[in-house]
Amino acid sequence: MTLPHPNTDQISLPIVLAVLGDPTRLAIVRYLASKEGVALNCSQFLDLGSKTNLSYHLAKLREAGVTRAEVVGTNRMITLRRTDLDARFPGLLDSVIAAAGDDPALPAVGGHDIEVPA
Amino acid sequence: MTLPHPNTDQISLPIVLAVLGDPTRLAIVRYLASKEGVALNCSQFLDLGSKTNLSYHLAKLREAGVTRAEVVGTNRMITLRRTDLDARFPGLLDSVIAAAGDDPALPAVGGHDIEVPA
DNA sequence: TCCTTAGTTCAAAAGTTATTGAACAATTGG
DNA sequence: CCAATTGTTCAATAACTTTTGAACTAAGGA
Repeated sequence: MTLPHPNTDQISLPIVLAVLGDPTRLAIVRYLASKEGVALNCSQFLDLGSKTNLSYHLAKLREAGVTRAEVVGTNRMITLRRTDLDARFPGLLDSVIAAAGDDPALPAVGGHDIEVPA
Repeated sequence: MTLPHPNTDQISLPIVLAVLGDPTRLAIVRYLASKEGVALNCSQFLDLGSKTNLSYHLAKLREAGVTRAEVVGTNRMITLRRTDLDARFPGLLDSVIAAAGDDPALPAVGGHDIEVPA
């Protein structure tokens, strides 16, 4: 059970830009970048929308070649395709993430870190 | 008669990405980047669409803060806001233009350079 | 096996964006 | 002044995107 992903050379610049132009998806990418190397399941993003809506946005990111989704049991483990994106569009992802980094107007994942009791 | 433009600090990342995610507008930006320093009027882009449609796309680019339009007689002279974009989102424009540079699938302006007669 | 968890799919509704042609405005040159 | 040039605005339409809830699938644990 593997999900469809474009090859690196099939990743299209306008599609990637359009996909990153949505605030919800930009927030997902930002969060993935901040947890680089860690595979996250969809539930990590429930701050950003309903389960159904996230399924939609995560599919867009995957189909554009921005993320990879690996099926592990009932989970889809999501990672950024950083190596592929850097190969295809050098510097693009870094500049987008850096640009998003200091913008307080953007939505963000967070607010449900595990609380350490007192 | 000046047209409305956002200030540099009002330029929004998701809006810029969404605006650059349209192939017609990406082609306009590419062409402006290739003629940096030269102000072009709208007619230069008629390869890419009808007059009305270009008016629409050029307004989107201007309102997003990607281009500047200066009224000169009956012309709107269009330039890339490179300095402002570089200040706001360092490296972004360069990586987008570089990424677009080698993609033959993208539309491009061209085909009506002034021919030098033999 | 049955229940829960994780996520998808589907169809509908709502909202947004792109494209078109006709009409309009403003400037310039004759 | 008149005509041509440059580009905008408007209304309509077409096309696409986002969001929603209900129904569904598939795996895992009790």
